[in-house]
Amino acid sequence: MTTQAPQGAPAVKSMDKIVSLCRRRGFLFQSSEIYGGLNGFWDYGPLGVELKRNIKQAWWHDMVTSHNELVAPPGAPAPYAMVGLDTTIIMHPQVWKVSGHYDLFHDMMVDCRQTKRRYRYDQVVGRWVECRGQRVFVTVDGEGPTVEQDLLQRALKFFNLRSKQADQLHWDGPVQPLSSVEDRSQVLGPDAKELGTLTEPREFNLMFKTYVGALAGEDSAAFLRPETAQGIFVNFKNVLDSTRVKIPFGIAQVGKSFRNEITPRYFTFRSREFEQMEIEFFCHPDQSQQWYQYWRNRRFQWYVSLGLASERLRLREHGPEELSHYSTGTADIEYAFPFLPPGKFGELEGIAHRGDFDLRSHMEGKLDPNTNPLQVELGPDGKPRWRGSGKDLTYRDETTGQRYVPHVVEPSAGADRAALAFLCEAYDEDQAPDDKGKLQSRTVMRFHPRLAPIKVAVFPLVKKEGMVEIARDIYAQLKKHTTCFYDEKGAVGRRYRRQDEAGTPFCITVDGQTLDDRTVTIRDRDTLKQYRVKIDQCWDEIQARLQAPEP
RNA sequence: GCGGGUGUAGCUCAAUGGUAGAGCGUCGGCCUUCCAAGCCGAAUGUGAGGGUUCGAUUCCCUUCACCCGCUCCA
Repeated sequence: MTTQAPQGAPAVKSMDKIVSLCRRRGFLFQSSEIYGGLNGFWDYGPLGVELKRNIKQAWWHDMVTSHNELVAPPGAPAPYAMVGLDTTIIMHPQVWKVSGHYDLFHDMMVDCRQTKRRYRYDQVVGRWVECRGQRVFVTVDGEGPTVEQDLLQRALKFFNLRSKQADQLHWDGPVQPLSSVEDRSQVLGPDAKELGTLTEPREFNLMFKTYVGALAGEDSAAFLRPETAQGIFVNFKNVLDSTRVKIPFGIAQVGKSFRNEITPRYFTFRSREFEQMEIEFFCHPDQSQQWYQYWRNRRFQWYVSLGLASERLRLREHGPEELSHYSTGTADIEYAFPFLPPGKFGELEGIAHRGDFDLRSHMEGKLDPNTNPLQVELGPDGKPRWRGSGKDLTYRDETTGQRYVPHVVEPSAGADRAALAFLCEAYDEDQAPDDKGKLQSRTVMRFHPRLAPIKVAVFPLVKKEGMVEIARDIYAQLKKHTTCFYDEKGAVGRRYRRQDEAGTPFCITVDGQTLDDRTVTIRDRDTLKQYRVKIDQCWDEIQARLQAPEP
């Protein structure tokens, strides 16, 4: 029988259909679904776990194990070494204080009941003012040179006065923080029109908190890591001392991270438990710019090489206003997920030039990112707000004798976001003929063969004449090499379609001719073409096709 | 966290204050020699909890989840 290549325009990607397929075929389920689910947590099903493992394995293989430190890869300024780590999810609480996550993820917030806006408690400042016998604490969000002017405008607006009537306002006391006010009922929120709309300050904790040891108390409080990177930084010296790696080199880690996101949304895109694939690349400050360029391009090409080659993928360089001043460059690799509005992209990976911020922070104490040059952030007592380890994390170049704090380039990828992007990219609907030759719509997951959860399926054409036995034997042989799937139930067309939805690139079918000449057919998921090969050679053939799929 | 919307079978969707149906899918059987064929049969249920009621999937409350918009987003 002859088959035709797929025809017709590419299907419009509908997130509903993708989500539905993910559930139907066992890629993704909601966590704890039988209890109603848990917001921001997702489980990978039998197909999903293979897909995600393949992504992580491809990343680890391409970045770490297959990397040859003797040769500079194309585009790299020099040869470099790569090693891996697997660090704990719970680390010393000081790690997060020094890294800045504790401050950043630990704010007290106040909400405005009227405007629904939220403010950082410590950033709202105000001043008492009296007018026509009413005493009000007017506030603005954020300090700055214009605070007094802003407060004046707010007060004029509230009392319905013109600028030239400003002398009717009687200011009482200096500008002071919101925390100095006990009675909230006389407070005018930064954007409110009425008094008393601000809530009491509430702790707003983006890190998951837990307790080490059986007794819970603030002394034993610890946090689930919000990123894997810090595990690498705190082991920088261990790696140097144990492996003989020389700068430039990278340390890679894959692992779970946790963030108590305010609004988990968009399927698995913003989850509270997620997996990262991170590299911290250490280099000489003078070369850091070149390495940043290298990793930007290298990481972008990685997604391209696995099938995200479409116009849905882009590399976006951050503008100056998005950069911390110590970073000389940050780029996001972004994908136009179908759940986003047209023209919007979602982040898959960020490649950040982080300078020496992280290593120095862990040496000296938390640095203040707003200082230039970077200085340790001081507390009220004039000592470091958060003390560093005090350990020497500098690097000594044996050939030049130079000692310096290495600079860091950080390609930080989300494994779950990559999985979601590959799922979205793979989803396609086309036309395939049914047994009467009439074109029927077909749903097919066009995964790159490296990522496909199942590489090959084996079918007897019918359950007759010994085809089952031969097919089962082929299946047993292939199982030793790769993930494969066996099916003998129902019409063969139905079995092909099932594999199309699983994204299986190849199906081997035992038919009548097999009995005569020991050949089988290999059916290609994307072209629907079939090739006849000897049973003995089918693994070689599959292997070759997995590595070099037809364009 | 706020506002709006939605929750019925694995999926897409019906129906009803009084025994919850269909198509597709799934499973079993028969038949089938290459792309979701046919025939026979089967399983699976109103997100969860509470209230009103003789009786609630339907009305009310709470809660959970999902979608949209704000807010947040290393």
